[in-house]
Amino acid sequence: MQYKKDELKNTILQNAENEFFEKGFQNASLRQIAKLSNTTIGNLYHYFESKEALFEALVGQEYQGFLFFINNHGNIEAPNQAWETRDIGIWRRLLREFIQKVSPVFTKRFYLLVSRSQGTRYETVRTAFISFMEEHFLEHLRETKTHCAEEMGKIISEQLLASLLTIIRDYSDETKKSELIAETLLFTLIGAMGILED
Amino acid sequence: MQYKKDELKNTILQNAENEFFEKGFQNASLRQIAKLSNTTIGNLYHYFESKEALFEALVGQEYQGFLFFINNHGNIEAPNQAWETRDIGIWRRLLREFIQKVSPVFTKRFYLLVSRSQGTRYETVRTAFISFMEEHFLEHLRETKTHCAEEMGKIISEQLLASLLTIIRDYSDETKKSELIAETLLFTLIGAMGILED
Amino acid sequence: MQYKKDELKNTILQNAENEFFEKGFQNASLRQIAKLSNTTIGNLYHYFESKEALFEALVGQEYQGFLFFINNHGNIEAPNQAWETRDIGIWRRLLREFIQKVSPVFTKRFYLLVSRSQGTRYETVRTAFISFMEEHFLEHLRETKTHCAEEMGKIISEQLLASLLTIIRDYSDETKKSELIAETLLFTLIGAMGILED
Amino acid sequence: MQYKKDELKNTILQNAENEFFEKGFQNASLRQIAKLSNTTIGNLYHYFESKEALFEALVGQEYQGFLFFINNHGNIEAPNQAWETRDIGIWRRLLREFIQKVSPVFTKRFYLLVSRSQGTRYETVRTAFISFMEEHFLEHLRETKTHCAEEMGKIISEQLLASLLTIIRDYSDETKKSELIAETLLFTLIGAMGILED
DNA sequence: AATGAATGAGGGTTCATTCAT
DNA sequence: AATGAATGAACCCTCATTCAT
Repeated sequence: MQYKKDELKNTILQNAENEFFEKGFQNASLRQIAKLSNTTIGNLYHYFESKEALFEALVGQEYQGFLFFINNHGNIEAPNQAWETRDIGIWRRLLREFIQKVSPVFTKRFYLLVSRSQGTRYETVRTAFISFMEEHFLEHLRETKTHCAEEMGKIISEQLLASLLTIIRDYSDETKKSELIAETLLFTLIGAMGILED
Repeated sequence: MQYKKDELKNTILQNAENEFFEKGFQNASLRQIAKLSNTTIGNLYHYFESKEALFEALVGQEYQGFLFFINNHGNIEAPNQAWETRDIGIWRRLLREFIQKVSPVFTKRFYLLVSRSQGTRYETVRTAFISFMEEHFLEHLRETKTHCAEEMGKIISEQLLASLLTIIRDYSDETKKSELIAETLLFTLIGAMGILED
Repeated sequence: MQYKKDELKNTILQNAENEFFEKGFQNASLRQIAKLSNTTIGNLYHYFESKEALFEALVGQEYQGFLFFINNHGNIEAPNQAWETRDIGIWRRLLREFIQKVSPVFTKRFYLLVSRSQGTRYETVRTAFISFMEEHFLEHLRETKTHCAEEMGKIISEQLLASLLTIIRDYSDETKKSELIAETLLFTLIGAMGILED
Repeated sequence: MQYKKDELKNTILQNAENEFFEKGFQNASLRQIAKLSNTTIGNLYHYFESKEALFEALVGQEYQGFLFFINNHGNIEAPNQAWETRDIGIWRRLLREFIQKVSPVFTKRFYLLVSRSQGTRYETVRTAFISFMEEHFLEHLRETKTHCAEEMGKIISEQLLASLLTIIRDYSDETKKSELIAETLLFTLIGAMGILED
């Protein structure tokens, strides 16, 4: 019985993932999720106590991962050493190594957490993530006296997040995903260095 | 009465703009818009014949501008000549000139048109805009044998759009807006050139 | 000014006639009538104090005619003499003469009065008309010992009314209309005589 | 719970039948149906997914019967042989036998299907039924050179339909219903034969 | 005579959630 | 563990009618 129960629970989670992915939290329909899962709405409430709880079941772990990432990025951020060189080949290699470590964070459910959570208690995650990136970029941008550094920090962050979400959305192959994320980061770093004031 | 009418109409439009901006077309509530405008929902229908018509009143002109931009970009796209130089200063100047011409298109309502129009007849605009940019980038990216050119075209487009929307959202000063858009474009061009395969 | 006023009033009446004819009283829309009449709904209320008053303006006279017809049918009902003969040619001639006298009653507005008045104070007219006819038929049917005389009286009345309304609806030419009404009456009389018990 | 469910479902259907009967599809109010059924409108939607679906639940079977009748009338139409005789007694007997076969089609819900379905996908049934009858009458009417045969075909059809609907509306006893339908048909046939040109 | 802004009630419909079974 | 009946609030929208101008 336990087996069957878990099976249905996973089915519900899977269908919920798709529904939230397509319509966002607020526009997703529990009825639709129940129907796709071949169960009733009443029974769905037996597994998850509310719409938000269902969403939470999907992204809770991702949220913990996100928090960990935010709080411990110092430990994983290796490639700073590359900052010295101007050889793109080296950068690319270093970035790939780095990304392969953090890439597992960037799942479809992470996408939900950041991008489809309006109406839930996670709706601030997106802003938090942007702020986090902004801070990091600002250090470098200010250092290098970038044009409009203050403003560009936020913009570049939004930009990077958009890329990240696009990649997550469109590519499920882990290797490809990592490659593209690395490439995008590289792209951003080059851009960021390029707009230095001479 | 004419005076008062216009006043309320504008109030409605303003509140609708905010409501659509915050919740998107589908989740926006006419009741809420009416309440904020200190009128009844029945009266709101006196001014706009449907929810979509209200949205259209906000973004219709922007849509025309968008179409014009898509169809006539050939005539305005001057800075291609700059492609030869590597002097960032020159690029920046050329880009700013170019952006100042197209910048009026990028209003807050343009933001609604592209980003909050799901459920309306404009919901394809975003994709169209992305495709438009993608095509343009692909030419250059393929030429320069960029790593993962095909995929990066789409990603860079999404990224650029995200920047654009962020800038529109956060800055209402026309000069600042133009400056930042130009800077972002510059950023993107440098990035695009920089990730060449050696 | 008086001239213009009457002109618009007639336009409204005409459009109302069409609207009531197509949709019936309850489903007719004053907005639609106003729009078709190239005026505003406020102005429409200047001419007619309510939806029902507008309907009344259309069928009031017809209603008076109907009442007169009901109360004075003794004076006009000539062709009873024909009841003696079995020569259809004679009947047809007599019926046509008779119908030509009463035919002007059966206008399009009479159709509205009988058939599109649900929701107004005239909604009983239809039943009254049926009862009126029923009484008349019953006399003859009982006399001639028709099968199920009691029940057939009502049924034949409904039937005759249906024919009448169909003819009014489909034929605007006065001569044709009279001809068909006469033919239908003839048809009914023959039927009524034919189903005698042997 | 199954028992109670069916009970309410039937209550709803019954109240809906009355409401549709009185006001027609478009003017019927789901709120009213819900109130009469001592439930909420939300719960009504638990049983029927839309207003039209509720109507369909009432008349769907009747519609199938109607289609069958239209398509298979050739097989059941026995009494053509009687066309030779002028003995009304024989006709009456043959007609009753015929009607008893088709009479189950003519239920109260058939009345809804034909007469109260404007606004649903069944709104063409009435016209189809009229056309069907018209074709049948026209054959005979033309043959016998009836006065105004073309026009009378339609009129007689409308007339017959009116009778039919009246009988359905007023009589629920199956035997009485059959008897009256047969009598009406007889009435019509005699009328049709009687108005021959000499 | 004419305008059209405003109201309030009602239309069909969808929803997350609760709860007795 | 599972059902599905029931609720109540909200959704967009239409309407006849009133009234200040």
